[in-house]
Amino acid sequence: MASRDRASRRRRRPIQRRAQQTIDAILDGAVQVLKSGRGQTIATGRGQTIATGRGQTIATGRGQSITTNHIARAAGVSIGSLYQYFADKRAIFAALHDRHVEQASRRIDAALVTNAGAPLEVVLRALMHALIEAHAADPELYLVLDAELPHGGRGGHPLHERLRSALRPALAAGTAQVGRELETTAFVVTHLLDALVHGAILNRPPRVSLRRAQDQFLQAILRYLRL
Amino acid sequence: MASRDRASRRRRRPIQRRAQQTIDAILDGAVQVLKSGRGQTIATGRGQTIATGRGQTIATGRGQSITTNHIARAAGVSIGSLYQYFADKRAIFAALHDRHVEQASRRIDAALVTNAGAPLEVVLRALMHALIEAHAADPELYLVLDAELPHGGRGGHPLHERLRSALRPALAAGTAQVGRELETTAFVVTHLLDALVHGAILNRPPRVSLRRAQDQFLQAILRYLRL
Amino acid sequence: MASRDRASRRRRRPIQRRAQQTIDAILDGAVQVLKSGRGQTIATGRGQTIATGRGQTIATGRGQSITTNHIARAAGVSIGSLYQYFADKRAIFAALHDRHVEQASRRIDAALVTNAGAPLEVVLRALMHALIEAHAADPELYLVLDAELPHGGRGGHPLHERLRSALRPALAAGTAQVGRELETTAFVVTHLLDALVHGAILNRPPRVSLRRAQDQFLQAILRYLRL
Amino acid sequence: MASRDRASRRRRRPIQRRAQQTIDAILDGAVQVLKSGRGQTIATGRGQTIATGRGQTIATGRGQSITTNHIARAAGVSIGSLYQYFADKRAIFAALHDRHVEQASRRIDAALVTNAGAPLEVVLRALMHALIEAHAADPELYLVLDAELPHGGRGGHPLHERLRSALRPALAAGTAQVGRELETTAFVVTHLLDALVHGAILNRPPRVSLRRAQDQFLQAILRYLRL
DNA sequence: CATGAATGAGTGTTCATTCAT
DNA sequence: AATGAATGAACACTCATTCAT
Repeated sequence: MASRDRASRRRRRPIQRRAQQTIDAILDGAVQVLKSGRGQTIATGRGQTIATGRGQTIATGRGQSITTNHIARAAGVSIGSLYQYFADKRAIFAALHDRHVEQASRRIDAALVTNAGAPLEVVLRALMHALIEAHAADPELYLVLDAELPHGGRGGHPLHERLRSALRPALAAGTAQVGRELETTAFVVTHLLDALVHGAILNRPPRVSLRRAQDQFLQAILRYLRL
Repeated sequence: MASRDRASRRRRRPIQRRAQQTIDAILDGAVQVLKSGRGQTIATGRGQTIATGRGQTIATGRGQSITTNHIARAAGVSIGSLYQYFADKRAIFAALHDRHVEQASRRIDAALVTNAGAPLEVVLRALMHALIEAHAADPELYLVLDAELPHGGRGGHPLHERLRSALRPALAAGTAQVGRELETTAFVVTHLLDALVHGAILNRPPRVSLRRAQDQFLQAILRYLRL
Repeated sequence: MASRDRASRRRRRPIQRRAQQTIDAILDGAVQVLKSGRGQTIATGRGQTIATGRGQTIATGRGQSITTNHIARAAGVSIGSLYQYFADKRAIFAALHDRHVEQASRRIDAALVTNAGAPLEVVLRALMHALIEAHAADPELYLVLDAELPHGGRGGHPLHERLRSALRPALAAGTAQVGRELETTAFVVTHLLDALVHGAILNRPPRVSLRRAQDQFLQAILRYLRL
Repeated sequence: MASRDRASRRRRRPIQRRAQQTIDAILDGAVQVLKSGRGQTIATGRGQTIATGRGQTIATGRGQSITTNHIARAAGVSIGSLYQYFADKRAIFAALHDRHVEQASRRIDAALVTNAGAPLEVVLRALMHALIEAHAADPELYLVLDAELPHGGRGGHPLHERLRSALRPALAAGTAQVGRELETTAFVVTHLLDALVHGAILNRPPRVSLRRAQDQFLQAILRYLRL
């Protein structure tokens, strides 16, 4: 599993139900803070409030800065407890990212299982839907998260890896491709799906409906595959 | 010009050649530091040292942290001079980003001019080439840069905007589309091109050659356009 | 002369008329800046603007911070020229203070000369008037200036010294006091006059007219002297 | 209470005895630093070192500069703890000033209570004594403090306000004045008392004893009031 | 003489992390 | 196990001052 090495960063394995609740609370708190204070990482280097020298604070961004203390407070947990479950700040975001990847993976799996044996077009439509559902809830969050955690090099983004292995058998069945050719096609389709997520969900211009964008990207994939 | 308002962030207008040299040195210094200290922004929040809370510091470090002082040092310029030309840290990255957008725009313009009147397929191939050339020099840098500067909302990424307006006339001529339909197509093709940049340049698996990836993405676009 | 040692701080003796003009311009510039940015010395330690990290600056106080560069600009002089005439920042304020003391001294002298031989009450009234005129032009400025330049210990504030020596002969003639007793009286009257300046000019409550305050302080002095 | 709104500047309310100890330590540290590093605020703007512009530093120094870090060190507290209790540098001095005003107010109150019903002369002598005691401990400190915190405008210095309201009933009883006349008298006497503090305590010439200065200022007030 | 770009030590403040309670 | 006060290295940014032009 992709998250195996991430999980080892947690200090204790969640044996107790209570512990898991605390962990979830912290992750949810992190989401809250992340959503309230975006895109300021470079701005001040460490948060985005500025003391005026007169006792007030000026918010430069749209919310509180992403500090471990803020996360703990948002989670309703003491900072000490936070560090009991996460080795450092990075581990929180890694866990958050893992959670997202796992959720998306579950949707992908479900789409594959439900449509086992169906024509490739149907499978692709289902995968597309799974991806959109996985990101629709909080599109910007995953963008921020991706920016924070660099998954450089080997295999790229974990979800891409997951998508490629989901596509391989479906494409093999639908296009009769094998080997390197199959690999290339899986790679291209994966990135076309990624373009969908970034394009249709995150940067869709106001004049284009989500439904239409979705249709167009599916068309692009199907035509690319000559289906 | 898109960068006009960015330029106003600079503190003094580069009247002298020397000043422009200093500015360039700072931007190059920023690139250096950016490349040597990636992806740790969230990690510790402020560089790569970890306070133990007891007075010692642990270096985690694969590189120097992205500090204005580090940038200045890398640029061979005093921190004071840096702030003479850039209002704050963010302005440096904004300028860097502008520089990239301008370079890419110039390549796009050149591609359009050179291939004015040519068939759509040729134009698209040229645009693709322009984009690849614009990013090939330092692919990761632009990824980091994009992560740092949030171009939320209106129009999205400046390069996307540039691409869309480059595509509109070419697509209109090649596909006889107009209005909303044309807009949608320009949007989709822009994101397919973006998928190319992210896919072919940044995340290409070792088994797929750049040339082949490029061909496949061009195929995807052409087939999407039914050419 | 009291200002002899201050003057030595200036780098060049104003031989030329032009030089004196520059010096005056700088001092006037300092007054401008001083008046536009009061009382923030402790606030931020060095000025009162705060960069927001977003390219703008927030003024925390009522104006620009008191920097040598701002003074030079306000004076219409280059920073280099400023340092040609003043050894350091402190020297500017010292000179400004001297200028004030000299102006006030001239008024005191004039009052004494004009009223030579007049009854003590008349002389006191004239001195009072001199002091008020000397401070009325820009009361707050002198307050700031006094706060900046510490005239600790020996003789206290130069103007107090000047007042005491102005008062000694007048009091000797009017009260027949001598020696230590005379000294004490001069000291007390000086401080009553000072109370006038601080009280009547700087902190006068809205319900008390300047004229009335002035009368009352004169009454206090006269009655103290049993006149 | 006058200090109520100041207190809100503190970041956390001192629930525990330990916290109050920390706060007191910081205030005492501030006093130490303030006393060791006087009158350089304008001098160099930020401490007592002088940059040569070529990388060396010249120590001018009679003491340490008034830095939050220096204050923390003098207090035996980490800089982080300092900022846990004070929102910013200014808040420290505001608290220090409040502490002084409160102490002086308590002495004034005590003097009034103890001498309730006593003749005006006695009350005035007691007030005078209270003021002297309040400032005698560390006269210069309060001078510096006043210079740092500008209490411009409305009501002027808090202690003056306190004195005026203490004087009003006493003067009303002793002089049968009312309304505007009473107000003026309270104002003048307040400033005569202030002259005492500045004159007798802070700038007393060596040839005049404190006792004698005190007597003289009391005489001045009594004679002004025709008592 | 004048200019103003360059310098860099120093400043206020933040925030990840620890550990005594 | 939970708490949260304490820690201090590090950061963005300022500004007095110099000196090459």
